[in-house]
Amino acid sequence: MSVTFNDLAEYIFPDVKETISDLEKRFPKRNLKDGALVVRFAPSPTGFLHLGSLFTSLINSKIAKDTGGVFYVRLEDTDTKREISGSAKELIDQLSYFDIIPDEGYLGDKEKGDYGPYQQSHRADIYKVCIKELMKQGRAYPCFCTAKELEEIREVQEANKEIPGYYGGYAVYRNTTPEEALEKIKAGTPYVIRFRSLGNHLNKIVIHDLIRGDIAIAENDLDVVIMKSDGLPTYHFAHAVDDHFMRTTTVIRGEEWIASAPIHVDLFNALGFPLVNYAHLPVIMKLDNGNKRKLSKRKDPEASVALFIEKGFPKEALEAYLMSIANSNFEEWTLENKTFDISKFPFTFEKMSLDGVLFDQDKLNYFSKEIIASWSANEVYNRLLEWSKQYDKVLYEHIENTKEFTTSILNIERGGEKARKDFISYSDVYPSIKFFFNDEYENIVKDGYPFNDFMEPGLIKEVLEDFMSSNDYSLPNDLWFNTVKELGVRHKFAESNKIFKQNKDAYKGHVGDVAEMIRVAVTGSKNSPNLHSVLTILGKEEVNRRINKAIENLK
RNA sequence: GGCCCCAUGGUCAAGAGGUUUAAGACGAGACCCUCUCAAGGUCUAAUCUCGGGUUCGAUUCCCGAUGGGGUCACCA
Repeated sequence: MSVTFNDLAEYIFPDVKETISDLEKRFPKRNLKDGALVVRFAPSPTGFLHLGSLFTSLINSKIAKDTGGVFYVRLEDTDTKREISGSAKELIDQLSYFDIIPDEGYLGDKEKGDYGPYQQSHRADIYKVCIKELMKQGRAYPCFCTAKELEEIREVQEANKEIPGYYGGYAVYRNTTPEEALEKIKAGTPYVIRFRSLGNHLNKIVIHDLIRGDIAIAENDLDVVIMKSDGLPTYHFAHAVDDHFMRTTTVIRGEEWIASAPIHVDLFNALGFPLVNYAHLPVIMKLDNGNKRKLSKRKDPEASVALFIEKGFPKEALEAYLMSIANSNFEEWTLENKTFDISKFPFTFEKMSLDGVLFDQDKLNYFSKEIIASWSANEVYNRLLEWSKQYDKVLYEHIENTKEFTTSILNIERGGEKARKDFISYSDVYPSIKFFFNDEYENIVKDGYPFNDFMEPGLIKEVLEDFMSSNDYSLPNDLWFNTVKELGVRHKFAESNKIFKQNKDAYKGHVGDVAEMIRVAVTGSKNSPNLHSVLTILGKEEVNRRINKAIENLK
């Protein structure tokens, strides 16, 4: 009695009783309103979340929200060798940092939704149902090739300048009888299960892409591995099965998947599943020795999203930057609508760029600067507190219990048309405001003050002493500055740079020099935010203490 | 190398046959403003890869070349 594929399938999967049509019932079609898209982000837990993944998940999440659909996360953890423990949870945490909260799916410590499990490693039974059925139809078969044999086949193909891969005459176990296969399996020979493709490489198929339009590409004829020797499915197979039974409508993924799309089409067809819609996103690239290349998880740690968070880029800045890559009209939209809120932006696939984009740090900086400047001092304080708690202990200790003081500092020149825009990230804040804190001030000036060498110490002392005894900075900024001019004039300084330039010999300097003396004494630096604000916040007592210290240092 | 995708300034890009002496933003430079640094204002430089077609006319359509990118695993 000869062995059939049916027997082989029963032998390999004795416990599998379900059929594909059972699964169809188990995972019924979703009840969604017209136009609602079901999309997913399907990361593999092999390392940190990088910019490209964030980009993809942002677009997916955005589309689901905009269409009233579903955005879910599926963990593609079928590569046990490359898996990094803990990275899956981290991925979810980082996504939530960007307010990308899945409607369902794998959520780090739990799952949510009716189409699970959402971890591929927990879906073995589902894949096996499909494989068993494929095998019964003769569309799947065991392959006993070793890595070495596969290597040899490839070498021959390369030498003959043929297309590499397991297909046609090179598919050595394609025509093995079920009987022989069964014998080998019984003998304990390791094997994988391959898909039997009926495709012809010479035929072209057309794949419709929501972003690119029709893509004509050679039909698949590869007998790809669908189940690895460890019993887990490969990406291609899991993609077809999962996206079908999770009722995904639209697969939005990176451009690097276009090349394998024919395999997916082949698989969907063989399984009798209607094809999902595809949208292939452009990849984010970087310049490497003058060459552009795809941002790589392994080679480019600087593309790690965690690093951007650590450096203190607001989530809104990353989101805005990524959206400007997705739809370049986003930037003009922000200008018109005076908001960087991507949730209000009308994103479309049509506006999507087709070419890979170079990562542009300057542009990210720009968004970040604008966004931080648009916040209230209170908002900045809260963000700073949250960020510093984890990434900058020194800052945290200084601001934790000084909310009012710190907020007043952060409020200097904030708001209005000419708002101060000097913070690219949270990490820029402290260096520019630390002098306000007494211990930091002491530290800054312990090696001296950066007074200009061409100013005589005696003169500086004279001016500063006069300032202390005469100045009243309870006046409004403009009037106050007039008193600084008067102070300068008393000591032979020109009241403006313009006047000084007209006759330099008549003056010892100009009012800018006077202001600088005060600034250097009080802040320990030649640069600072608005002097009047600084003095007001510090208060007369502290200002005078600092000035006296500076004078002391001049001797 | 085969196959696929792409092709406007340094970067992101408007443009969808004549209305373009080719928008805008970031970046760069200059000037103005100014008590410093930022910010703000004004201005400048900088682009249609190259050949063939089609057309009265091509940045725009077609073909080819060139260039860039992607992909060719028991990785996703």
